[in-house]
Amino acid sequence: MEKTSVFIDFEKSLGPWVGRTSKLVDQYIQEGLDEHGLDITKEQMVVLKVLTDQDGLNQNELASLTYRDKSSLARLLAKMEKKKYLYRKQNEEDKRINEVFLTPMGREIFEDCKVVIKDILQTMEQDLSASEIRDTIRVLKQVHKNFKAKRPVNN
Amino acid sequence: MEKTSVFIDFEKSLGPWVGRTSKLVDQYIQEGLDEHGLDITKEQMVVLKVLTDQDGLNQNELASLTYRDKSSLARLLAKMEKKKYLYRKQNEEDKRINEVFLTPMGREIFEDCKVVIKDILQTMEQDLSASEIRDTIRVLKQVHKNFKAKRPVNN
DNA sequence: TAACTATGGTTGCATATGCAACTAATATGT
DNA sequence: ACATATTAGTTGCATATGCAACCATAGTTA
Repeated sequence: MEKTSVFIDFEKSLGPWVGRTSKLVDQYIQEGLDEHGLDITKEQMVVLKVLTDQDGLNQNELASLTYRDKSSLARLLAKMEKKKYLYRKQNEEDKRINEVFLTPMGREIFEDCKVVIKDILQTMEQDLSASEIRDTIRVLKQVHKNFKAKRPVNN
Repeated sequence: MEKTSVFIDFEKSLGPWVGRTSKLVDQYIQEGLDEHGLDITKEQMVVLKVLTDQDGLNQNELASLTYRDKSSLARLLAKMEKKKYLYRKQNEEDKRINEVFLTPMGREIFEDCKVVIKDILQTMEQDLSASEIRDTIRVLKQVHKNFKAKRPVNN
């Protein structure tokens, strides 16, 4: 009875490369935000982004749209509310629900963030053709589909 | 004097898609590890992976290879050392340096992890051709190059 | 040799995260 | 209507993370 070692060529797999790239992007984004004196984290910025597209979402919707647990989202919101980037308003008909809205200050800082992000996204896509970018995004979307097909994740 | 809103089409940018995909992969990996009763996190697993390739690295090297701050790595190692997956050995010539080695138990659990990971990587790459995967990895490598070209990050 | 400097690692602090258990409010079923 | 189930959100707990300040050791220079 002998154990056979499982072989995986990580360097030719999508998973590791996607993970590494994501970490790298996150690092540069945070660095950019800090350098521009923006008192915000990359995670908080994503919440502002989603709210910019659709104000008044509830916490579960926001959690789902930002790919995080509802408890994690709740704590993000608490910090952002303290910084006056947004506020929570209890729904009248269903008192369980909090609807989340941007403040003018939230909109303003997100505009500032966009300048930083635009620069980073452009840096990132240097020397890549429009079709390479399109194809890569198409592959990543397929990955999403593959996972969702197998089993939907909790949040 | 009017402010012009910066336009970014996030849905057609690499950054957001890489980030989302990475989060999704991480979630499924952790779920897989838990379901197989493996007492390990995805982050700890990556450390085991790097040590499997090259045992005896020091903490700074490990931090760099796993894309994290040396302080974060130090705390990961502390937890893994407590679980007897690895041990730190002070270098004789230069007492500042800790060399990190896998234990037999560390090697063993990593073998178990590989079964889980292989399955997830395969799920992830379903309905994608070898060339699509190759091309995508090539694009991601180019992204790394673009960032490094602009400015080397701290760690 | 003594005084700086650089390097490897650790610690304090603040943030972010998921899971499980919980509360409050609403919906459902008998 | 009353008991049960479901849903939205919060909280405790454990993990992971980066930055800055720190310590100990080693290297460099005067």
